[in-house]
Amino acid sequence: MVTDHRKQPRRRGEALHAAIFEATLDELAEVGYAKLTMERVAERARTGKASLYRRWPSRLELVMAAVYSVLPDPADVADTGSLRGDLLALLRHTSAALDGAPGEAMRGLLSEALGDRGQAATLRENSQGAGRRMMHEVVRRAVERGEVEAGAVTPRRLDVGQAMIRQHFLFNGPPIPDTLIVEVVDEIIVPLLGCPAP
Amino acid sequence: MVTDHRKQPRRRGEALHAAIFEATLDELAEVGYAKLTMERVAERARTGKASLYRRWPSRLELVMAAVYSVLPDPADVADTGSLRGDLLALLRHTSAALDGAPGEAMRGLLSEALGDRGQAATLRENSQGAGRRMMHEVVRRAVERGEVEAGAVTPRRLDVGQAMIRQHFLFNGPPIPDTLIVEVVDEIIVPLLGCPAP
Amino acid sequence: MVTDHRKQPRRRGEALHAAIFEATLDELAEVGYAKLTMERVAERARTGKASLYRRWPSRLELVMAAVYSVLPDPADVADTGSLRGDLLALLRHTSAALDGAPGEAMRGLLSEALGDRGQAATLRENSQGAGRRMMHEVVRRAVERGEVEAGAVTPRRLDVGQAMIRQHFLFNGPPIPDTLIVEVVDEIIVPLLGCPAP
Amino acid sequence: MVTDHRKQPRRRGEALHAAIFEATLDELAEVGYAKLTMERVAERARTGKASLYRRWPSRLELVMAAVYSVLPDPADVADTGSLRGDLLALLRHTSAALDGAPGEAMRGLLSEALGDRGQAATLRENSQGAGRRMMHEVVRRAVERGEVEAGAVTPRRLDVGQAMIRQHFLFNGPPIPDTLIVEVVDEIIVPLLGCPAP
DNA sequence: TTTTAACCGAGACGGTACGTCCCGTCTTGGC
DNA sequence: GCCAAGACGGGACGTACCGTCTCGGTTAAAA
Repeated sequence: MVTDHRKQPRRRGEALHAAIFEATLDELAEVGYAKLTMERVAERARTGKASLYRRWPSRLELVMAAVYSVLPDPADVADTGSLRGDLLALLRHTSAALDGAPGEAMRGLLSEALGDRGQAATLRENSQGAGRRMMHEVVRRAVERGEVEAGAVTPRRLDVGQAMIRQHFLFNGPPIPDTLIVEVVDEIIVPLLGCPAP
Repeated sequence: MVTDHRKQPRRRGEALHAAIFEATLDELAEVGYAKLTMERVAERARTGKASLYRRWPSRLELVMAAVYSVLPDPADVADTGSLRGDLLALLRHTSAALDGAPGEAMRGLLSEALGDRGQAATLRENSQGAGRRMMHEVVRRAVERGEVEAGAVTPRRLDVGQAMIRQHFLFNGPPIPDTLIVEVVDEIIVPLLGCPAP
Repeated sequence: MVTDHRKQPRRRGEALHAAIFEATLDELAEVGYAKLTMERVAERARTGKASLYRRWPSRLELVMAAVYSVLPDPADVADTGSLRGDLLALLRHTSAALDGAPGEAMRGLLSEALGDRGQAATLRENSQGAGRRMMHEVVRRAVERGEVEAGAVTPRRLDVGQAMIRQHFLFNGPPIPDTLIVEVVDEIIVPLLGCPAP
Repeated sequence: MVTDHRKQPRRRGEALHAAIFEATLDELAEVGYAKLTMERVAERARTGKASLYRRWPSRLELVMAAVYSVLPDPADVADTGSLRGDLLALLRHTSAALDGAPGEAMRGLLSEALGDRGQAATLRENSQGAGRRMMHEVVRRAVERGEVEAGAVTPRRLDVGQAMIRQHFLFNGPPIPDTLIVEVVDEIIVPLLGCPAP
């Protein structure tokens, strides 16, 4: 319950931090990044703007921090025993991660983050990092299993799946249809890893 | 008396339209989409805000129209005589198109356009349409030439190249390194079109 | 009927003139001078702004002209046979004249007309002229009748009645209560004209 | 960073209030009520429009408040020892009050204030209130002194002087000639108070 | 336990841009 | 030619937020 204005014990540190993140993510979900304002986040978190600026110097960084705090754990990549199964699991994980605050934020942050080299790097890491590492792991296991030849693996090829998913999300919005994921795996990634790179 | 004292006859219709587009694209190049304001565009085009709003109901639509007006003509896709040559030409064309106002706009528009179903469709068409059609044509020719078997062609596979290029642009900004293009062609598209889809 | 937009024979000269005055007076009555705009008058008269500006250089002059055209004829001052009767008739005439477009206009014009010496004079003439002349005539007759001694008449004394009525109208708006008129006549004008000026 | 770089500590409350009134009165004096804009008042007071609207919901109320703050104190009415002397002093006081911001404002406010019953009442009180109270006091003293018989005093008669002065001011602008004041006293008020009301 | 300093909420502040209305001028067709 | 219609360059409106600042009150740690 958020609308109760009677005196409650004043929040500090962790509790306030969490309340602000919650308000930020709620706003993100309701109005999107473009229309998210510090004013409304503060009001929603029942705090003052100063408490936001004391912690994050800009909307961009507040949103990045809030989203980061809620990013699904890359966790151990599900090992389904087959390359195809692992790939489907992985892309579905990516798809799920995008479908919510993180996706909405990524969309909006793209144009603002570029201005700051460091922010851009953080955004990249949050958006692409886990996916890349997971893909690397999945393919490593497939090579170990003998499903894939090491010569077929290149960095670019590891990126193709995520690129297709993210691309679709950015231009079409959520949700990502599962048929897309299946097609990407069956028509693109699996065949690619089946033939040697030049 | 409040009005302007300029000498040149007042601009109307086409001439004004063009001046506004020019101002919009200049602003886009200088400050980016996020910081582009109607106020400054009007000032830069030496007109009033009303003349902007009379034509486009929002910043989003003004920018889309301005960018659309300057999109490089997909035109005839260079026919280099080989699939690989055509693909390189095509992706370099896409890369060049992104490296300027259209790219800067696409980045910023992504988060705002999604709110309006129609705007999103327009953005997709402007951003992906030409690329897809060109890719379709290039591959059609390769099939005719016998370089590629018709069974290897699927809609998803035609999208892979553009997805990789756009992806890199969005997260890393311009310019797109040519090595990326070459790798995408040699490690991904050509091999993919060399093996049948399932 | 004003709302019919179907083709009617185009108005010119007199007819257009009259239509504009009508629109002006209607606007004056509905929204008052402060909120009367050339734009709305033109629309209401189903003409273009240029046709207004071709005839009157400003809102002030349009309104003055429109009001002037409708000012009640000072006419011959009713001769009731007694000073008191004449005075009551005269002030009621003034009161009636104020209660409508002329009054509403006078109110608003006061602050704008001062800027232009000529306009101010016109406003004074339209607002006070007829009243003064009528008062002069009424008192002249009373002197002739022997009701009033010539020595009791001065320009200031002739203005008192109108000043009281106009004053009340300006600060309290219409309508002017008849008791006010009666009191002004009985407590002020008649006694004043009954004692000699110093 | 967008904010101001001024050195002096930001003004608040009283200080800002006063600065805004000063700016308002200066604008009133320079361009008049009709051309006074919130934009220029804010600029002149070196603040933002929001700080004006936070305090007064409209130009009308800002101007009324500013003028009210500077109205000469009705204070104790000068006691010159004679009715005539008191009346001259009083009307000269009124005349002086009109000849500045209060007069300029009154002129412009007349047409706008009528729309709001409350504003109209405030305007009346500010414009006529003090004058009426002072006149009441002056006449009370004259009655005490035996200069005037109580039966000669009526509310209307107490208003005549102010009405004549204000009338002249509204239609002719400042300054009010002293001969007018003298005539009003000698030809109108003094004689009136010398004969009984009916 | 009391003091005290940091932190909190609230919101005023100087400022930018918004999208709208109207200004007074100018241009275009049509009658 | 004059008319209607309305585009044009521009000024001001009243609103929403920006990022900074100031103001009391808590409230947790230091004394």
